[in-house]
Amino acid sequence: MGVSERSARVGPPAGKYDLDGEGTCPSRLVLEHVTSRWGVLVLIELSERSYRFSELRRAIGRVSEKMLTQTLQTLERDGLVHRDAKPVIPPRVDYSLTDLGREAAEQVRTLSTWTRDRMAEVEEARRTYDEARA
Amino acid sequence: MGVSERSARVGPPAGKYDLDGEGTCPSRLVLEHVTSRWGVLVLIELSERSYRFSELRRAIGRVSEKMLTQTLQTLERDGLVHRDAKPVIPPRVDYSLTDLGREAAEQVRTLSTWTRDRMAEVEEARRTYDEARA
DNA sequence: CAGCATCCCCGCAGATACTG
DNA sequence: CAGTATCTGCGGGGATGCTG
Repeated sequence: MGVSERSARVGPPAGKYDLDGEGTCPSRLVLEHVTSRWGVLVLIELSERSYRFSELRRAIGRVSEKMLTQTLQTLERDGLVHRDAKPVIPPRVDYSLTDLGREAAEQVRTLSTWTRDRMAEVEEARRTYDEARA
Repeated sequence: MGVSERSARVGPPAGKYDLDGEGTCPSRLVLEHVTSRWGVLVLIELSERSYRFSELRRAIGRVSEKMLTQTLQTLERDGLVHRDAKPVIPPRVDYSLTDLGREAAEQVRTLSTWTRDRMAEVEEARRTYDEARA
């Protein structure tokens, strides 16, 4: 994910899509966030129900704690994920989608579903491609 | 993009994450390809008309020749982009979308449009978020 | 439990040079 | 023109250790 947005590096240098002078159109960053490796999975999981941190971590599987944290923070900052930290001991934090997040999740889900549905064709294309140069 | 699939590692390095051999679902790679920095822009440009290599390069803007080549090769291998190399001198190569590519482009375009349309809300959310911790 | 801080590796992507 | 080949940096992200 282009999570480290504030740490000064980000997205692609765009050409004619670079409306600001910064090298990257801002919406590209959001696209980057929602389509990022863990962003996709987080959005899809949370579109079913809310999760606690570790619970979400287990649900996704093999995501490092660091990356899950970063992903959630980025999505929260973008207003896609709602973070509800209850002041109890031990700490309990629930994550859910905002309305905006639900829209994003749906988009991502559609795209994700499309790729799954077309995998057969893609793999066939790959075989043809690879074979043609062996 | 994790373009260099043939050179043994892909997008999000398959080997790196896919330790158990079943970790990364294959469709994730296609998603990665179409939503990659240059993948998105290539699909959107080509959804309007076909382009020659350098022409496409200029249209997109600050993409290095190397990255454009890699992106086009990956998308071609996935069966999304059609490459038509005419045997003339000087060389002329036309790139266009396949039917599958057109479907992908439409998906990406939708997602891309959504992010642009929601940027105001996202930026508002960011201000709120940032302010709450200053 | 839910994180933050630190270290460190390696692979993406930019720059440069060369070819058919 | 449309690529290929090679070198290099630097930052993403996994691993580990610590805190409230």
